[in-house]
Amino acid sequence: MDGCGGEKRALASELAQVQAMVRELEARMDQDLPAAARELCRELASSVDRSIRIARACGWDSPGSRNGSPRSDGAQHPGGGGGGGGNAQKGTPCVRTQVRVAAVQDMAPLDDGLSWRKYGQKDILGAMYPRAYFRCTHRNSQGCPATKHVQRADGDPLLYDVVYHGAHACAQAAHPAAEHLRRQLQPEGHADAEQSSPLAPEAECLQAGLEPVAPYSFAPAPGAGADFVGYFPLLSPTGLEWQLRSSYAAGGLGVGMDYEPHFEKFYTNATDPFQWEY
DNA sequence: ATGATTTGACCCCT
DNA sequence: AGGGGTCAAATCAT
Repeated sequence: MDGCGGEKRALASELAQVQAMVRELEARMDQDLPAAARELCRELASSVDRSIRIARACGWDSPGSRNGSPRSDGAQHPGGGGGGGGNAQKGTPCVRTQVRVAAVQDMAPLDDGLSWRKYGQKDILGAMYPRAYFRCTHRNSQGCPATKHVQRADGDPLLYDVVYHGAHACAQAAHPAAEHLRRQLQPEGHADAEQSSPLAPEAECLQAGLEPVAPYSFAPAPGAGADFVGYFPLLSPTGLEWQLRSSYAAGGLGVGMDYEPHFEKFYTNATDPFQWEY
């Protein structure tokens, strides 16, 4: 491809290190060693950071380089595909996020804290797993246009592609997750126009993904204190909030997020619930 | 009884 | 014509 042989080796090395650290992290969580796990998370963050820099040094993250996507066959960009009855999709912004979640029983893998109602599922050509379609529960009652598509990644059942369309216009819009998402959907400098035009044009689709890499952080749980245990809202760089319920205790959580290369993105570092060092 | 999920059919776009 | 997204009736769960 290019003359980045050295970088490739360095990247491979870093990623191998990340993989080893993730395994170690799982072990520490199994052993209920939160302090050790946290320390490992910091190391993970550094390693992921180095990986990103290496990748960028080779220009692998340029928005134009769409090839080489490990899974781009599975979920494609809305607006590009068919979208028959889904004319509502037209002109709606989207944020695409891949969420890696270890198999945690009794926990919806992509519980983002908002309530969704599944309205369809479809086998996607070339994809190993079907794509599920969700719309906001309050679509009928409050006319909320928000939808999301969730698809399990080929070859890695723990990795999900999540594509959000539209911002919540329902009561949930006040929810932090919806709030953050909506902000991401706002074209820069047009925040004021939001009231008259809540939905950004499709051209802004990748907006969130093109913003500078930002670290994850854990937000204080709503009503912090009382129900904090087992509730870990994770604020992603895209502003999406994932509630990781009961996951630490279960020891089965592998939190990770990544983006397709053309989203110019990041990995996360994961689990310091209080502060993120970058 | 009510709300959520499943699933086949339909529509629209490429 | 094929593929993706949505609709809506049937079914399931609470």
